[in-house]
Amino acid sequence: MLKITRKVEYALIAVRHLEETSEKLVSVNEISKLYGIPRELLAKTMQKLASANIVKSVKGPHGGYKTTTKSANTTLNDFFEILEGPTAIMDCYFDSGCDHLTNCNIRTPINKINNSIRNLFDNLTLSDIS
Amino acid sequence: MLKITRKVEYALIAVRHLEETSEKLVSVNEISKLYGIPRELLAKTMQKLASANIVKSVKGPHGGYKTTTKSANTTLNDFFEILEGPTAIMDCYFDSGCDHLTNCNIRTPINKINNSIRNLFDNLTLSDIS
DNA sequence: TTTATATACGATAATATTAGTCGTATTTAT
DNA sequence: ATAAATACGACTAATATTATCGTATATAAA
Repeated sequence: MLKITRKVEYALIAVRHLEETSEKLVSVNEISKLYGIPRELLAKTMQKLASANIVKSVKGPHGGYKTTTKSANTTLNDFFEILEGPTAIMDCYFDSGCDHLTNCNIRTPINKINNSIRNLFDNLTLSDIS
Repeated sequence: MLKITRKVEYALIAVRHLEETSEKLVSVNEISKLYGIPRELLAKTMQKLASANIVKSVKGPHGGYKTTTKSANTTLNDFFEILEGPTAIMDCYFDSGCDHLTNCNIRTPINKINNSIRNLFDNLTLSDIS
């Protein structure tokens, strides 16, 4: 429980690699081989980051990805939510229905835990954890 | 991702219920019916909490569980770890091997994120989130 | 203008994790 | 004795995650 997914793991690896290689374009192929990451999965992940302008994509031969001005300043919460949707320790935090029969006696605890985590991730950027 | 499990959810519900009913013994049967929780699963969960003295168990007819002096002061981290094992956003935080081929370039970020979360949960008790 | 290389994206299959069930033993109040 | 409760391990089912596949599109370079 409370695990991050491979998608997020791979995205972190890739963004950090791009930060190290600065302005050079690096292809998914290159990164996947270097770190032993499934290519297609990394590709999709990068596409999501690109559509959120966390990285910049260039198509065609010698294309690939590079960092943008946003990259380092992205908060962990944004980074996670781009890849995995809303940060929530339970689905009911965002979804409508509550499963519990008579009443839910953990709404307050769940909200407090969730707010703490969101607050934590809202105040940490990618550069903070480097 | 970053979800808590049903076990933890059910445990929270149960402990909060016990806190509300104070010193009275409440059976698993009662709680599972009241909140619509699978009985056997809740039973196992309570057994773990009991063996960690978060709650006290009493066998036999009219038996059940009640809170202990530790209950409210338990940190979220202890509570989670009793039920789910070490708090870690990635298995490699505790396990030995690293999957990545040449090198792992996210060890520092993973450690920083993980330490932040553990620090958060170490400083929140069950009573804090009530 | 053809070819090779790269991103873009949706569908599907494989795997792992979580959730739930079942059976049996043990304790204890009545 | 009996019934009600916890204790605990093995097993099955459901769900979520991870990985793969196929196809389209863009573009640099021969």
